[in-house]
Order: sequence, then structure tokens, then C-alpha cells
Amino acid sequence: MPVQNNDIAKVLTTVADLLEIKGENPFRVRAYRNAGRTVSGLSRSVGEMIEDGRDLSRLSGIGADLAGKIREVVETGRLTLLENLRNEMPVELSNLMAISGLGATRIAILNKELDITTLDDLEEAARDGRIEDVEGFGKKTEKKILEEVQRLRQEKQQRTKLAVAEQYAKSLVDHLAKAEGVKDIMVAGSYRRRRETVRDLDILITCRRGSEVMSRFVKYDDVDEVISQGKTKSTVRLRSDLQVDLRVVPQVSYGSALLYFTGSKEHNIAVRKIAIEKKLKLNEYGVFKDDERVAGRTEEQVYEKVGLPFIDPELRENRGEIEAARKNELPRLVVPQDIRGDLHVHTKRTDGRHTIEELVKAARKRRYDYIAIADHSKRVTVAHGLTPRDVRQQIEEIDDLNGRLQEFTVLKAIEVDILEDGSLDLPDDVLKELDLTVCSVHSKFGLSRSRQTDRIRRAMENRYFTILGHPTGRMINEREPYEVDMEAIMTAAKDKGCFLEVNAHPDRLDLNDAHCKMAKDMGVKVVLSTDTHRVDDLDFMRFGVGQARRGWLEADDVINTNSLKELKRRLKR
DNA sequence: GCCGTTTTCGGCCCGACTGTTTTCAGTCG
Repeated sequence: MPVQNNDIAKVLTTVADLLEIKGENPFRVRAYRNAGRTVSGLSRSVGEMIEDGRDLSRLSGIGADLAGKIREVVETGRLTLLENLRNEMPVELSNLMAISGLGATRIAILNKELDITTLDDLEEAARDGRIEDVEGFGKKTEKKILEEVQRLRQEKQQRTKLAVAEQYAKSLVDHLAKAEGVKDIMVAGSYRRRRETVRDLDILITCRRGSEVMSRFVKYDDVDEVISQGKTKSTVRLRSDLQVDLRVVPQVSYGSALLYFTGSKEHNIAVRKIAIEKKLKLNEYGVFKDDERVAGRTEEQVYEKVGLPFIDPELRENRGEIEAARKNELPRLVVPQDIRGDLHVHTKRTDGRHTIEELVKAARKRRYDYIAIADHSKRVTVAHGLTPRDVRQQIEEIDDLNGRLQEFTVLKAIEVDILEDGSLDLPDDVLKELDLTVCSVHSKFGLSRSRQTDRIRRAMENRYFTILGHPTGRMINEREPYEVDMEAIMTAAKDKGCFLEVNAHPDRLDLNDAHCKMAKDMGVKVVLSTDTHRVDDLDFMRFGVGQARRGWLEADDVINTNSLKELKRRLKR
């Protein structure tokens, strides 16, 4: 069983936790923590990278030492440093870091004073009232700890899908915008960076002095608990368990605050370092030269002062955007208006809710030029998948409709299953009648990495294979992606002239951001599709665009930004 | 432990809020 990136990241993070609890050099701790984050954010498996002879120390934040440690984990499944730490102290202590309000220092104190090592120990001590007697702790802290242990047990700390967060954000923004004196209001954080999930919402507001917006915030109907409340910053938890931070800053600081609260943390640190190089200080209140504010009102001004062009929020992950900005090589990211049509739409003939006509009407309303009807193939019996006869019937229906439509085209397609042996679920003489195919894996998710990869590669050898649908099969927070060698898949796609879908459904977002970047780097074109089942789903496109932007994709990397004529040309194999 | 457009040594982002304290450490983002 190969060691996955996630396992390596876990080892590095655990080491960071234990070193921190031990009171080690905080910068050494940070190095391990950063390395864990770097590894978990890689699109390729570290094991493969090592096999390919890649030098891990070329990754930012990973030097010779950490590269060696990562290699040890990959090759032996263990890390001597962690084993040594294990002999010195209980490893379970690192689990306590998940308790909000407890950090390394206080965990060390609780361990020393009360011999607490596990969550159970902690809960018991809090219940017995032993924690409040420890110096530096008190009644409130003890109560908070008990609540947090229970929260952790209920596994409520899961990240929230972007589409869900959007609903809460919109209602809350509406509520806050009604406060007197509010000028700017923006949801920042990972929400603005369009991450597929968010841990919390960060809302930034500028307003007139003496505005009641902060009290309006903590009194919002949906607030379950006020975690902290100050003049410029408050934190609440909504009934849904989503945490929301509100920051209020003066207008002269809006841009710098927006930059700061949009993050990512790593991006901010990198930008601040550049500011320091230029003898400037950057914080959420502005860019300062000798205590004089020289920028801050807009993000553009802040970037300009540190010598950078504006960097789109989706790129701000410290994954190379700073270097690209310095060289003036930032991508011109795809925007929603670039999208000319949707190539993965279901109708009521299978598991969708609407007729082709209804979908056409909805698509035209969104100013599209075309859609592709891609219902399921026969194997997906739960969705009443189409038989060859059904497909032919639908083709006739579409031809008939196209004859009556002006300045809009319905493309004939199918979402055809890739069977276990790599064949497609419909015969070639049916597939050849279609404009395109979306080929998807809907079964046998558990195949080994090599068999799953071969299955898809074999399918791509079929000359009627056009687009690989939701390429990893993952469902966010629900189902892990199936094991597949994405680099090999992309190599095959490029070789055979196939495309990869970025499924824009907010439960999928598959390809993910790192894979989008990988596709770009490998020269594989993608399709942004919504997998629409009801007309409103067409609006999921914005999530797909967000994901694509996070993966550095430009309009030219996305084939459904093309006119119908150009699209048809590119679909030919 | 990492890193370098002054550096291979000596730095490493920076501020708000809380709780427990009498001036601040710890935590968080």
C-alpha cells in the first residue's frame, strides 16, 4: 500500500504539534507545519515524484532536511523523528490541538499538571472541575473546553461546501447591509478565493463612525453563540455551526483589509515579506513607510506599492502566483461571460426534471449559444439510462428541434458509462451519430490504481470518446476520489485528443483546482459543465469557473468558451 | 527548519480579543 500525500502530511503535522507542545523553536515547528500543508496541496503523489527522481527540496519551504524526512516516510512508512518523540511524550497530545482555545502551551501545562493526554482525560478533568484550579485557567476556560470536546466528538467541525456557505453569506450580508452607515461590505476569506469548501465566513465592512453594524451582527436571528465581540472584530457561530467573523475597518484601510482577510495566510506572508524588502510595513490597515500610510484604500494600490500587479483572489494560495506576478506572467483567468454553452445536461428522459425545450429556454436566458444533451446510458438503470433505441429517438427529437431553433443549437450527446473493462456502454454505431460523448465512471470505484487508470485509458482509445466526465468521481465531504494516476490519464487525453470535464456541480467540483493546474501545465484542454438535472442547476457554472480560475485556467484552456463552429472543429478526433 | 536583488547567519507577518491577570500570555486568523 503506497503512502499517500495525506498520510505524509499527517506525519509532518503531528511532528509539528509535538515539537510545539514540547516547546521547541517555533520556526522549526512552522517549517514542519508548512511542509505538511505543502504536501497535502500537491496534485501529484509524492511517492511518484520520488520515483521520477524529482528533487523535493525544490518545493518552496522544503529543504534538504525535510525532503529527506519525507522520503523516509514514503520509503519506510515511518519517521524516526516521530518514533523518538513518541518515546518522549504521548502522541495523543497532538489530537488535543483540534480543541479550539487550546494551543500547545496550555496542552503542555494540562499534561504536566493534570496528566491529561487524551480527549477522554480532558473531558473528565473538565467535568470534575479540576481544570479551573490550574494556574492560568479559570471557570470560563473549563466550560469552553468541555463544549469544544463535545463539538469535536459530534464531528461538526467539517468544512462547509461553498454553495451552502453562499446561502448563509447572502442572507447575512443582506441583514448587515441594512445597518445604518454601512459603506462597503464584502465576504472575504476562502469564500472570495472560491475554495470548494470553507471553514468559516469572513465578512469585511467599512462604515461610518458609530454605526450599529456590530451589534446588529451579534443579534442576527441565526446566531447560536457569540464567541467574541469587540469594537472592530466579532465572531459568532450560526445554528448551522458555521462560524462567521466580522471585521470593521475605516475606508482608508478597505483595500489592505480586504487583501488581509481574503488570504490565503501563505499569500499574505509572502506579500508582507516583499513589503519588508522594500522597507515598507504591510498590515490590515495599510502599507506604511515610516509610520505614514502610503496605500490602503484599494487592493490594487496595495499591490502596486509593493511592486506587484493585482492578483486575482483565486490565485492567492502562494502556489507560484507571486513569482508570476513579479515576472508579469499572471494568467488572464477565464470569466463567466466567456462561457458560450454547457456540454453536460440531463433531461427528464433519464434522471433530469425538464424537457429539452425547457432547458433550451433556460440556456438562452443565460445567453448561451449551445447546450449538449447528455443523458445517462443504459447501465445506469436507477436513472433509466438510454438504450440504443432511446438514443436514436432522442437524436431525431433534437434534429427536429434544431430545425426550428434560430441562433441556438442543441448538441447531441450522451453521458456514457465506462465499463469495468474500459469499453463504453453503447455500441460505436450509436455513438458515431452524436456530436460528442461525456464518458464517465459510475461503478467499480474500488479498483486498484493501475486497473482504474488502465480502464479509463482503454476507454479513451475509442474514437468516439470526447470528454472524461467528473474524472475522479469524488463527492465533496461524502466520497473520496477513486484511485487513479491522473498524470497518466492526462497524458492519454492529450495523446488521443480527449478533454477532461471540470464538473461544476458544487458537490463534485471535479477536476479540483490542483488538477486544473496540472491540465494547464500538461496542455490538456478542459470543459466546464454543470451536470444539470434541473434548469436552475445551469447556474452552477459559477462554481466551475471559480475552480478553473483557482487552477490558473484562461478562456483558451476551456473549450466551451468557443463559438459553436470552433467547438465543433475541436471536438473532431 | 528554511532561506537569500544588502545576507550562508540571523532573521522568520502582524494585530484583535479573551481570560486571567493587575500588565499580559495565549490563541486565532
